[in-house]
Amino acid sequence: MVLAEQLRAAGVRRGDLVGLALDQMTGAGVAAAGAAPIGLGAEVADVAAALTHADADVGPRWVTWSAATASAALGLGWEIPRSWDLAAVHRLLVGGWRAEPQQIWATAHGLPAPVLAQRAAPPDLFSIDAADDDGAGAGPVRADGQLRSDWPAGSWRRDPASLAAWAGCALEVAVRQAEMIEALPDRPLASTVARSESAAELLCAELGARGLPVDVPEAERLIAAFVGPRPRTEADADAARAARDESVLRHAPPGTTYLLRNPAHVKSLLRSAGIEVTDTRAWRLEELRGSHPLVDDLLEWRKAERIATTFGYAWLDAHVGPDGRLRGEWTGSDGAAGRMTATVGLHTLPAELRPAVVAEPGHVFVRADLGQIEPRVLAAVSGDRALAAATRDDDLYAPVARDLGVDRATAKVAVLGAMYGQTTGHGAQALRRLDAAYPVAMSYLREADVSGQVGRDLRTRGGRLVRLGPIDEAGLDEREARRRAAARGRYARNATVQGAAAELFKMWAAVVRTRLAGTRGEIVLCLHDELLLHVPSQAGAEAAAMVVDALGEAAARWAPDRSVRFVADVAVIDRWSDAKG
DNA sequence: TGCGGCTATTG
DNA sequence: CACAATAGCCGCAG
Repeated sequence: MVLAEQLRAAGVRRGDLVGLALDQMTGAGVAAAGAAPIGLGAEVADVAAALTHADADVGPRWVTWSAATASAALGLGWEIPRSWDLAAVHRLLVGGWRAEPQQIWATAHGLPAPVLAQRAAPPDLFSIDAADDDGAGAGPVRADGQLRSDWPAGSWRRDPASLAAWAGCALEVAVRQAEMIEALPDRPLASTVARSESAAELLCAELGARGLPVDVPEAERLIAAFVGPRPRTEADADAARAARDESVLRHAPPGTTYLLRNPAHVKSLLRSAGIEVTDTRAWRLEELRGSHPLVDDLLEWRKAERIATTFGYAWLDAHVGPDGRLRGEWTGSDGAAGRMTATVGLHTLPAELRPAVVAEPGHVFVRADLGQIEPRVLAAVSGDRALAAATRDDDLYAPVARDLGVDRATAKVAVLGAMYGQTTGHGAQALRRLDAAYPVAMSYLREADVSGQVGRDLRTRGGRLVRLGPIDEAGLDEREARRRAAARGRYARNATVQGAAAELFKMWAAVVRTRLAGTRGEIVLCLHDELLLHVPSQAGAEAAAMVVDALGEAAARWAPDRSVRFVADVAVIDRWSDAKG
């Protein structure tokens, strides 16, 4: 194959960075250091085959602009094995969420942040930024060194030569990013994290494409138990809704009208039954359960209404394909601490509906979740030897309870309270004992808290920038300014732990993903501290052992001093709900 | 039509 | 009801 030979001729070795730009319709562009950019178009009969072969033969680390490149590759029938994702690394370096090529380029080149046009639609020939029209030629880079704002979206620039130029830009940025990552003071893990964050982007593209297996008839049965059978007509749906409402409204005084979807009305309705509440949240009403049938019926109505509006038949129809796969969009790192997010309720599926997530015939799920990940991560990032010692126990809270001289439940609340920034209530007493038992961990959290309060940016252990400034408290009274400072403090305190946990989780997921490559097993869900794998039945036990081993590998990479132990619960199951939650 | 408030679900 | 997220409905401002 031509491409593989060209890469070899350019001296590309396994793991070297090679720029990649893809367009499903028109071809691909590839750029390697020391070689002229290579455009793969009409002359290459099968672009996917050429890339697949080049990958197997040479095995570079493909530089992608974003997860969209991975999606395009999947569209061509090729799963990128490893990448350097410019958007993911950019987010690591400078925090936040937006990572357009123009911003990525400017950051990597030390240029001022470009003013990004707010575009509702992709650019066309008539919406070119005036600054782009500078006579610097047709390439991607403007005379002022910035990237042109209309690259590469315009369809007139998806020819192989333009894609090759685009791949060349990607390679150049990746080299600069790698230097910046390497130069981060006191963050030796950042290069490793950059690669696992890149892998997470690949995984996001794959999760979006493959979806989560759902037993649709079972899902319909579960939904029906809450809101009745699938309505056949609009009138049917209205009648079912009215019937649901009536189950609550029958408790209202005759001649009154209350709208159940308006909290103020619900409060009035409760008052009409002699019940005074400051708000109508379920946890508050739960305390009043049994005191009046209205409360019980209202709580049941809320549950059904939630299913009807968010996880009902419309949801099923919109997001579950004819192949029984539930598909949403995945993001590799959110704006705050860098956790993965997913749309269409993949992360908030109510426990009652989880029995509908069923492995396909001949397959099983391997469900694995990290145990007590946040306190273990706190022990690692802070370097607290006493807390690290507690991680040797399968149940970290047992030794912590002994260290604090309290019961397990109190110990757990205290530790979580410290990580979330709770300063009042039941945990306050135990918090003082935490200070005495784990001074290093507690001062780590306190320092993060102070950073948040004064608006000083932080980096997680893996190097992700958590942006905390600038603070705008114009027009705030002192009370409100203090309240916001405290909120920033709690946010910062938590971000250092949650963000580090997200890094470890993604590293684990990346190792698992690599080990599954070439097998018929696949990751189908990531849920902050939990992985769900879908594998052929006969491979279940092997995959279960593999995820445990993969955790060992990820932990050794992320926390190389080995002082902290990480544990995972693993089960081979047919339904997501089969394992304990 | 966009946005903040309220509510629900999850880790 | 601490920390984070997505998502839906309501009322209100523009």
